[in-house]
Amino acid sequence: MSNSSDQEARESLDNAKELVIDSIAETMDLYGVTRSAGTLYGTMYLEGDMTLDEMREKLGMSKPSMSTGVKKLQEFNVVKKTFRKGKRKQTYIAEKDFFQFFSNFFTQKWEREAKVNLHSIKDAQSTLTQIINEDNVSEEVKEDARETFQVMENSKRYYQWLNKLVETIETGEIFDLIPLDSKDEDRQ
Amino acid sequence: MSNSSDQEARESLDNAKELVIDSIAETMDLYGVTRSAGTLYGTMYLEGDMTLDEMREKLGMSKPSMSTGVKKLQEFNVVKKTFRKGKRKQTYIAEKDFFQFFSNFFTQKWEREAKVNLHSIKDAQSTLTQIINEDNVSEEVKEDARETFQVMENSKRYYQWLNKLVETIETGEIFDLIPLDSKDEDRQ
DNA sequence: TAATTTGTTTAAAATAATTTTAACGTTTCG
DNA sequence: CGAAACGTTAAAATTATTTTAAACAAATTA
Repeated sequence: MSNSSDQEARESLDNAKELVIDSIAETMDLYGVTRSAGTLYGTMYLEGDMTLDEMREKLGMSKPSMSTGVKKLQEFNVVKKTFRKGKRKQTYIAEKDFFQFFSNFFTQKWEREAKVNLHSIKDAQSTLTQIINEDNVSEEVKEDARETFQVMENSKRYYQWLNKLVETIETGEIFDLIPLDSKDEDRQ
Repeated sequence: MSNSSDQEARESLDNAKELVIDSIAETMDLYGVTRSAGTLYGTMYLEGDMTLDEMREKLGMSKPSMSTGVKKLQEFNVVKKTFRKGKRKQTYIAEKDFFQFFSNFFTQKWEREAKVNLHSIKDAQSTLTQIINEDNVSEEVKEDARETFQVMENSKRYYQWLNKLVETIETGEIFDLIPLDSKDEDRQ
């Protein structure tokens, strides 16, 4: 069956999908994911697993563009390669569980944040300690060094907490602490 | 006092600060904050409240650049205007509590994510329902509409949970659930 | 009130990023 | 094999963003 009313319905359906895809792209943009990568994810989310050529056709973009887009999404841990039996082409599948998306996406970034900053704090504090213990350094500079040391020292607590948050999410414990809703459903 | 050793010490001190400022900028970049805005925040974080001219001098950039940078950071709720008594110039102060930073920054984004997506889902589902109830629409299209409706319906739970998470953070309850102080969290 | 300072807006320039075309190396399959 | 298909890389082209200089408006002060 494929009359004019069916045609219209298909268009409406596509519009409905695009509405949500755009929203997903817009909100992913908030976290530094480019609009096109967000659109790509949204499309895969609603259309299921796709090949690069299917993406290209759907988004009207070049294949290398799809390739790099998919790669970026893989780096964020929200897209994976899959196999579609009988097909030669590689297919890619989007993480369809937003809780898993949240977990994969944010824990990766938070872990990196903690690691990078704790590392630089370590190095910086080492330098500051030297200054503080040095002779022939004005009290003014020493005081600045002491204050700076303390500010950095205080910030460590945050990064430690961040690591703890990450663990809570990775283990799924977060969903015990902040339940999904009345209907409990085991997650992860 | 200001001999050569003191000069060196000041340079070391600035280097130590810049090391951490760069890390802060790099990690803020993960969340879509531009490098220069991140550097600006990091500088204010370690140097205390500053005027636009002080920022300009410190970062070696133009004043309009500082103005827009500060404005962006204000939008993220991590910088505020302050007054420095006796001074005519406006000063700006960075949120120095990273927990508060985390709270201000992410809750704003998560709230927006939930709002924007729930809204588009509502509109999309309305369209999908029409298609499903329409006569003269092929079963194939209807089935797609039904499946899409269900995928969207399922995703609502996530956004509801996100709103719940936001509330837990805004009320500070999150720090009861995931306490700050725990011995060694040295994951690095 | 006139001159100065401050902060913002605007338009242009500079810079950065995304995207595409073209080319390359692999793999698949007849 | 050899041809075709696939995915990636490299470069060039295009777009978008960031930055600045210049102009402006508001506030201050002398």
